[in-house]
Amino acid sequence: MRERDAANTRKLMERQLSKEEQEEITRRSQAMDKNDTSDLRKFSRQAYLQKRRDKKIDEIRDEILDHEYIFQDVKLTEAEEKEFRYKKKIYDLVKEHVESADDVAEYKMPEAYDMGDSVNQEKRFSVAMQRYKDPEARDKMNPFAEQEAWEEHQIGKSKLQFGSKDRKRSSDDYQYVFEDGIDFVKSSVIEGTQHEEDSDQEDIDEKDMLKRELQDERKTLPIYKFRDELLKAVEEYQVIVIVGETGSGKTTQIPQYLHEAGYTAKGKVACTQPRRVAAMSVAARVSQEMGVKLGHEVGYSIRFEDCTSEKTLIKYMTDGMLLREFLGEPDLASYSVVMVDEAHERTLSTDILFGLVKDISRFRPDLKLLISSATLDAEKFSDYFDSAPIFKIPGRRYPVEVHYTKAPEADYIDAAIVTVLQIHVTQPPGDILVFLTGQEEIETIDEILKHRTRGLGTKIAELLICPIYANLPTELQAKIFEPTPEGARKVVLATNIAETSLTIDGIKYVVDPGFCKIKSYNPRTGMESLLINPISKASANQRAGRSGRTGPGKCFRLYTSYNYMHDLEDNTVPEIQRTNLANVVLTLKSLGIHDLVNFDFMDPPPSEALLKALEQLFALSALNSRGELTKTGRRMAEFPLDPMLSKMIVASEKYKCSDEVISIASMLSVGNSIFYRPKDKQVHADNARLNFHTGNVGDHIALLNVYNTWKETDYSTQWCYENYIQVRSMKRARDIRDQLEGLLERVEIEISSNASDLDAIKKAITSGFFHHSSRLQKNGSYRTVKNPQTVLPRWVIYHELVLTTKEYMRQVTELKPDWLVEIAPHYYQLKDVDDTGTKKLPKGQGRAAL
DNA sequence: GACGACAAA
Repeated sequence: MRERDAANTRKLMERQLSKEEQEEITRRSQAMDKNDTSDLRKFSRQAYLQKRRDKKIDEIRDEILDHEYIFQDVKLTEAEEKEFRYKKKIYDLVKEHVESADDVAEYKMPEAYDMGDSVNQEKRFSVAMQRYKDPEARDKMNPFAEQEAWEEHQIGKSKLQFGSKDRKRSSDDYQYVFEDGIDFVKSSVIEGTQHEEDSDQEDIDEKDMLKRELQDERKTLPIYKFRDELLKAVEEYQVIVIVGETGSGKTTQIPQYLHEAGYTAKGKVACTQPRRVAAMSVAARVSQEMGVKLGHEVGYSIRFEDCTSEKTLIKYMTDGMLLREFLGEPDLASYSVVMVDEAHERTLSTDILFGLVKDISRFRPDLKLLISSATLDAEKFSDYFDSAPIFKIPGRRYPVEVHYTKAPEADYIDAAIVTVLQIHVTQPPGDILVFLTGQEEIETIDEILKHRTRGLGTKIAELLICPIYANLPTELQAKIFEPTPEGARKVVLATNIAETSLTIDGIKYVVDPGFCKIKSYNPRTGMESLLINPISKASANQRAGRSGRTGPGKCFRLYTSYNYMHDLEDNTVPEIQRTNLANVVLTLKSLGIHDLVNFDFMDPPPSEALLKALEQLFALSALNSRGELTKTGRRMAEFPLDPMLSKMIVASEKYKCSDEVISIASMLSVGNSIFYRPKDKQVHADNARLNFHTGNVGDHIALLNVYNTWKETDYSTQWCYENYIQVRSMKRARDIRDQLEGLLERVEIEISSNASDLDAIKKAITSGFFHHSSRLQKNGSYRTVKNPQTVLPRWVIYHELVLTTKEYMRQVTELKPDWLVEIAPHYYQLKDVDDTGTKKLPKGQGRAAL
């Protein structure tokens, strides 16, 4: 019965889709007639968004069916029942909406979600937003119900609780615990700023009340007092640097002030964020404050989701998205104000944006620029923007006591453990946040802490240990947001993810060993490295601040104050100086910026890196010998991928296997988080993984196999679980793949499948990655963890080269050496690949053989 | 024996 329903729904949706597609095809041909590529781009985006919506609906339906199937004989708790009913209701609403939409012949975008009364933007996004805002709802929205069995187990492991719940804390008996306590000296207090009382608010349903309250709340923000002064400054100067500490309200308020002052009459106000979640949640908040629907006057734009319309006046977006918009609108004509928020983070995209907006501000005197940063080095921003005035806004933060160790600690892992236990038995209630460098370290400390607290039994209060890092399955991540039970204490073991990307309430103590992993790039060898480095002062202060969010906090630094003063750099080296610039160069070239060496970077990257990037792009024939963009280069720039991946896709046209190649490109660009290996089931996980390698096909084809098999199972979550594959990563790969598929049309590459000819696929890969070839050496060999081949191939091509604990090639596939000469004759000659001789590899390539 | 921190298009 239900299955038939589902089948009907699907048919319904398919019919609708094909209708839309027809619509779209006629529109596209009209656009073609006009030879208007921007229209073409718009239509392909619209079609893509439409398709994505249908896919999402399918996903919800599948979840419901899965749920019914799996739990048919299981008695559910009330909460689980409720969650299920909730999910079903959403589906019914959406279905009803889609069916009614089906009657409408017209193509409506981008307000497609907002027809009829049954479903509206607000509702739709309130659900999406809940995920990010409300920890309870986050659990309700659990889209991975099937995995719970496994995760239950993992959660049990990660949250084993020791100690006694009702043991009262006292500081008398901490001698029991340590023979090796650490001496800290309180050396400074980071001052808090006046904090006004937040009155607890009753839940009032009436819209007007809510709106009035929100308006009142706006007035309590520190920035409110500076409103008129700020607006005056904006009127007077073209560029302003704003220093606003956390909690000042700058991100939500400034765009609204500008709107109220009439700037939106002349064009949109853009506000860029380094992270997707931030762009979404801030936009949601502002639309609420203004009492408008999200996506109308206030909207956001991030990859895979464009929640804006013609009405949109205030647009929050990721910085990478604004960079992409530059490609279509090089003078940002539709904007009157651009606010670059969180500029102190100095992401790759913000650094490029700096150069671009500075440039256009010269010939667009009407364009206002606001550069907002949370740190003290505003002078630097000001200097860069021709001595722009600096506007300071106080924040709202509680004081944080900073403690340093008296003497340097030899082993920071051990020191961190001792400090956590010391805090646990001597300090008043409040959760602890420990900053560590990576997954492995977190797991180690997790185990040691459990071991040591277990021995203490009921002598101490309960200690909940919660690990968090980006690759941790989503459901386990959610656990850190659960409120700590009465009488217990939570200790969060986190990577740098907790420094900026997520905030955990209730943290009162921060333990900072002073290290993190930093990626850097050596342009000479083309090798990336990911090594543990000391953090910067800015980073240390950011970490300390994490303890003062909800009340006065304490930060324990596991180094001396002398170390802090003399050994730490002021700021972390900006990303642009430690990364492969091929993508940056391609973007700038396609914006028509030719003189890259003299491009006005705030912190110029090493010229060696620029040259290497130019060289690479030339080798990929994206640039000609005069350094101008070629047709291939222009096509490559359309793809949001690194140039070698883009080239691989462009080359797939020739080998008639674009279908397979975009799957591989998507899988490669989600990174290394596809397979997981639970510690207790490593052998099973490895075996499951070997299945995709049958026939010694190489890592690239194995990734393709993974994707295709998942697709054949109708994108089943259950299947992922059985094969030790992370659903989250697969869904991301699917999103990327859909996007790439849309872009293929834009650059006029036909989608063609050639699954039986693996050599054709490998040749396409080689066209992008011939740079990354490597030959087995007589002395020992290259090696790779990822590739489980038993017979070592003499020639391989790899995706990337990384130095961690050793040098690694990642994602390796065997290759016939004569392909190199065939595909990249400008780069390889016959003598280079002559297997019988002892000729060396071309310059630079020798390093690849490890 | 020993695997990758974070983010984005």
